[in-house]
Amino acid sequence: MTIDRIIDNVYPLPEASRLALRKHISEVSFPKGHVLLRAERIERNIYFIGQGIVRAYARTDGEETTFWIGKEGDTILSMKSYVTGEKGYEDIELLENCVLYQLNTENLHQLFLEDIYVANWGRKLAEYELVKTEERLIARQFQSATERYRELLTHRPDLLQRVQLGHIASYLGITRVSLSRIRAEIK
Amino acid sequence: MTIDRIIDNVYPLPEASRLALRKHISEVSFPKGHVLLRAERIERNIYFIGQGIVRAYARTDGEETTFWIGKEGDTILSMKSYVTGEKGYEDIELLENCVLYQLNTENLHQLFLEDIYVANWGRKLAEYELVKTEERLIARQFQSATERYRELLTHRPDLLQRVQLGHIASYLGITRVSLSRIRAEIK
DNA sequence: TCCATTTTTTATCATTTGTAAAATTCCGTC
DNA sequence: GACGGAATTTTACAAATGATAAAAAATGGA
Repeated sequence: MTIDRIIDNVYPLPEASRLALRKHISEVSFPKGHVLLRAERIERNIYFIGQGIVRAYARTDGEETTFWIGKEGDTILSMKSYVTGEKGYEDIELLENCVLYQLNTENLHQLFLEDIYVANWGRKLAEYELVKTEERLIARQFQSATERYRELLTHRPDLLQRVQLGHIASYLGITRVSLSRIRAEIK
Repeated sequence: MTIDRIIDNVYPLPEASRLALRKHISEVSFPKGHVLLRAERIERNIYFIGQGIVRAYARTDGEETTFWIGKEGDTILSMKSYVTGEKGYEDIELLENCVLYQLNTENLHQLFLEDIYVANWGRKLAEYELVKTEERLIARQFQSATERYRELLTHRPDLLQRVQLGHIASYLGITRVSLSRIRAEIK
């Protein structure tokens, strides 16, 4: 997916604003397995996924918990780093070779103060992430593990092709074993 | 909490912008038990809580699930209505007599387009809500019910004084009975 | 204060999910 | 195509949570 399309999907910008934003964006590529962000570091960039698929996970006592999976068109940002400037909780690992668009947050924040269109673009970016995050929180509260898996199966079937089940299970908030059980029952 | 303080906590505004925003805000009061928002309606206002405590809950097959509890200084908004203009999933019920500050979203969106400071204020509003929501999603994924209750006990002890346990249990994602069990064990 | 109602607790049993370990399948490399 | 390591599935058992019902306690109004 092109960077212009990704930008436009958030909030269409007039030409001048789009160019101002693009001036700070560069294309970067990393191989499968690369760890893009580390929880212990304050992250100074956000990324848009042009091609590939990635996961965000947090570590607690040796355990890895995947809590987000993103693909083409999605935005990679350590919410906490981005919003508060503090360390975030997540590592980000690339699950495929990826083409990313990198945007320095310091430059972005400067643009927020100078360009009202970019400021509103930043607002929509946060708002859409917010709705998506809230949807997942609610799904977690309302649906059983089986229902959540069924939902994934219908709404994001490509994930099952592209992401190993261990990560999917973690993302659904259950163990690999539970997921296997669910899959066995459904068949 | 005063409306000026609430506004400032999101993002400090220059005098002119603050006045422009305040022009669209009015104080309203409702009694305990009042249902402020209904899931089936598209909500055209957001509210800031000056005094009181409220809960957001969704209904599924007769069951009510409380998924948010807010108090003085918090913002009441149906994320989905606010962001996408579609119906949200939540009812909002006042758990105490409340003083609220009401802000019409249509006026607010107009200001977003006219005033860069307000646009950035709106950005920060969404960003802070995003971080809070993400924190809850992650807590849900990492912590057991007992740990989540312990956390509530240390970080938001006032909720236990002001909100009945049935709602707290629902908020924690467990049944009333489970919460009772946890409380009995901890003592 | 007393009564009716709501909320919380307790107890029991059923179900779901987790843990651990073994068996199987998958996949890349030689 | 065979080998080795990783991922997945299966199995058995344990722990956590849910459902239901009933008792106890707290609440609120007349």
